[in-house]
Amino acid sequence: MDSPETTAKTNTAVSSSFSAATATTTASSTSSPPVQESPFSNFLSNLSPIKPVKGSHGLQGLLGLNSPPLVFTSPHTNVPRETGFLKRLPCHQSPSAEMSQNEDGSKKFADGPLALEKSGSLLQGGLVTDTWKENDKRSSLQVQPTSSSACVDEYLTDPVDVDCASSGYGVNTYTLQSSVSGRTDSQKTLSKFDDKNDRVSKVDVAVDIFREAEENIHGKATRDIKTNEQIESNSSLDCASKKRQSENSSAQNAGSVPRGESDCPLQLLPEPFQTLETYNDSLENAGAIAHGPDDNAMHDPEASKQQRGMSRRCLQFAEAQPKATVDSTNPSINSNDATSSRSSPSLVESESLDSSYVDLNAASGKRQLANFPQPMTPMFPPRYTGKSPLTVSKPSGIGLHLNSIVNALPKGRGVTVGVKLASAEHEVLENKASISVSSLISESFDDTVSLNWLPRVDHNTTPHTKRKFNSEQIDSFEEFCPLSPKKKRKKSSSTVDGDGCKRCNCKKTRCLKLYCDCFAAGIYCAEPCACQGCFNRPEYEDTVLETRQQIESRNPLAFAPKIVQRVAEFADDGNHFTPSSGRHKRGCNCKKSQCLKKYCECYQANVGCSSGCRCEGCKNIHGMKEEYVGNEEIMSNRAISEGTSDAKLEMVTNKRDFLHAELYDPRNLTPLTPSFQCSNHGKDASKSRILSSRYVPSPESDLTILSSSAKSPRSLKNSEGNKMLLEANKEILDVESCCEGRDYSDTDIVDQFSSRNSLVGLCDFPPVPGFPSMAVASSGSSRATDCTNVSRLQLCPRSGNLSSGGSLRWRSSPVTPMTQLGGTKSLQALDCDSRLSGIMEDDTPEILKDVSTPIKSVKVSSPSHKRVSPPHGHANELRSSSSGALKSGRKFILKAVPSFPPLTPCIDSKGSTDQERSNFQENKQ
DNA sequence: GAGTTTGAAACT
DNA sequence: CAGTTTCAAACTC
Repeated sequence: MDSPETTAKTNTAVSSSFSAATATTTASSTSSPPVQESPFSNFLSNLSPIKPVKGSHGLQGLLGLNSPPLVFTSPHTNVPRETGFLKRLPCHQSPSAEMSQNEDGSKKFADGPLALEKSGSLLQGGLVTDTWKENDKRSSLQVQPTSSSACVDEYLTDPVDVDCASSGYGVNTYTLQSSVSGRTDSQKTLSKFDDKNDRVSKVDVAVDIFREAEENIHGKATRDIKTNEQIESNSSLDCASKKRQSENSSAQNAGSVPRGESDCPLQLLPEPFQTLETYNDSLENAGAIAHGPDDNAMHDPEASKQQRGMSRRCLQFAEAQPKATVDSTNPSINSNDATSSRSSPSLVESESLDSSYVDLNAASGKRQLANFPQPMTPMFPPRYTGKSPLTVSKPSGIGLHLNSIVNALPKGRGVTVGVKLASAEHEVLENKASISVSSLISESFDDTVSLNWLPRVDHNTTPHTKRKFNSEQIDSFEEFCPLSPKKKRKKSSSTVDGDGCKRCNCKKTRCLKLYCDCFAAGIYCAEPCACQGCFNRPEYEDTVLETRQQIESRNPLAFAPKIVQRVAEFADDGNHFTPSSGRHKRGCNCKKSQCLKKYCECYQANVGCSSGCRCEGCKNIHGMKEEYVGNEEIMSNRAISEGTSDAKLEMVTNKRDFLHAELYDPRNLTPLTPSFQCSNHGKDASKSRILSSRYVPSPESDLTILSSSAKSPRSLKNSEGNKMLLEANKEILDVESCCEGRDYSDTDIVDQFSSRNSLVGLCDFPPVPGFPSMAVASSGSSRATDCTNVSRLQLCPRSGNLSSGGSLRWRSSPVTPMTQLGGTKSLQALDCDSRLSGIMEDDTPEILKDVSTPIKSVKVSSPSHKRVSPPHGHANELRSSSSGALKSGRKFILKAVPSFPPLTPCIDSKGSTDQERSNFQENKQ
């Protein structure tokens, strides 16, 4: 559609502007523009997420970063893919902003609007939405300044009313509508909240907004150059701008920027950049806040603390973004660290709203930044650069690597946690949160990676560190590595730190294998880690990237989220089968634990076992394999009986779910938003490739990246879930009807996103994850209660909170579309279709675009069946499919997509020395 | 905190 | 692809 073109333009413009901005802000390398392209292309070509994007990454990273910020809002991941993501980035930002808002609503709002504006231009509604949400939040905040969460809830609720469950996800829930409305006018957004019913009108508004945004963006690109100065002015504008924003997305962007001075560059940058900026801003925002006008009030110590909690991943994200924005930033950023632009005042920042970002910054700054000049940068592979917009969402984290999840899990941490249902539920929530976080993280990583992962160190590190290193070397490493001292395994190594960051306890793998949760999640090890001889640090980016590449070469999906969310299917008759919303991509292989312990990845992720599991004696409380199988069979039967071509195909063949098919998980009731499908690399990727328009029959393909979804739904089930689900269902139904009427079926949107995501994922774009994750998060968690909790959680200090919150936000932002789609009407509202579709198309890598391409077969499901939906009509297909999908299909969402190693540098000083590296490399060799 | 168990990851 | 080994988390005491 238009978006594509616009996006492309914006990208270029952004890149240029961005570079200019970066240059202005910091002397940082100018690479950004070039970087974008090359990285992106490279990324596409290479798929390997890890690959160093460097220059381009910067751009992508920026995008990604942007998204990451969003992520922060939710955590990692995701996201961001190139232009598309860039556009989205704003959204992410917004999410982050939201996060911050939670902490400090006022401040965040500022960001949000800006982001919205930016995002609005290109990016997709998703991001935009987020940003808008922020704006909305402001309004909400205005209404209820005290509780940011409340605001969030409102958003969440608005879109879906229900979705919030995921709370964190709620962010995701931001529906385009909201976002759009937000943009157009905060008032509108408010009205949205007020009148959920008015979605249609909202949608229209949203559409208009998007258009405006696009226009603005274009205009902005030219304008952006002025950035810094403008930014400041913009910042002032932001507050006022909300209304203006719609008019001048650029201006708005600037506004967002203002908060974070860093934004300035963003302003310069086209939307994509903006989004990136937003993240950066978030980080910067703290600083910006300091600088910044609105946010000043924000600094709440608590918030800052909370932010810190988010830190690791958040930081990473933040870092990533900043870098991205800054771009070449690394240098500048490094020198300046977070603030390359303004963020500098990390501390303050953290305190401030955007605490999430801030926290990240601050935290990162404290943790990572302090240690690392660039600590901020997450590890994003160049890939992301390409399509950060979508991918933006964070890297992977997207997915749920269990690791990421685990990380996120830090129980409680998850902001979401708040929800607390039963303990089990609680866990689930946590998981969700974690997932969301992870997703966010992944997104952020993606972004960050692209940005950060510039090969600072030229370490030779052979990518392969083969398994066996000389013990001696290792020892040396350990010695070198401060970490080595190790904190002993903190119980659950994975357990999140107080911050919520998960920490690993690797002793022999140098944190360069998937054994390492941090590495697997695409984040750098941080202080809390008790690892020895850790190479998973920013200092060793090269090594990390290489290693990642190697691993990915072996298994493209190695860093893809492990958990995919399955959307429940709604039969026309209204029956819901969904067993569990989420499924483990590979499935577990438990023999003794009966899938009742965390040894089981499915259980750990709070998802039920599926046909893909080879577990024995499965008793997974989240869903036993047998049940799942039975359900699928039933579903397939139904589909057949129903005769819907789509349903039949899908059901029959693999029982695969079309993305659209289900928004909700019947079981959970949780409205599973049709998350974007994320294709995972490699195997999964193939499946995932389904892309937006298509749905891959294969279960895996179905995976949408739902960060939180899986768990949340279930959790919801238990207590509030039912009610929520019911409501959600109703809403969904309504939505569907609405969508149908409009053409914007949720599914369509979803598909689009999914396509992007999938593409991203396929491509290994870190960004991809972001999408999914976001979407998922929003959708899954949609429950209001959760949302509230989440919001609060987000507020909570510490990575955990941040992550969760961030993740949620991220999810929401990225996911937004998803959630909206799934749960909320907002999705419907998204007119975006055209735009989104256009954007999607544009943004989405060719692969993604190849909707028709069946993508990869999923393990479980027969790969063969892919729905051959007409390539284009994604929207149409989606719609149709969506309707159909709703009926029959199941969808899986990749919760976390960390496909990329978003490595967020955990900034612990731990780094191993160069010698260690060399040793390590040697060992590998 | 040490030791055991578990299952994923890595390797053959 | 299957089998084995390695690894780190999860768990138990």
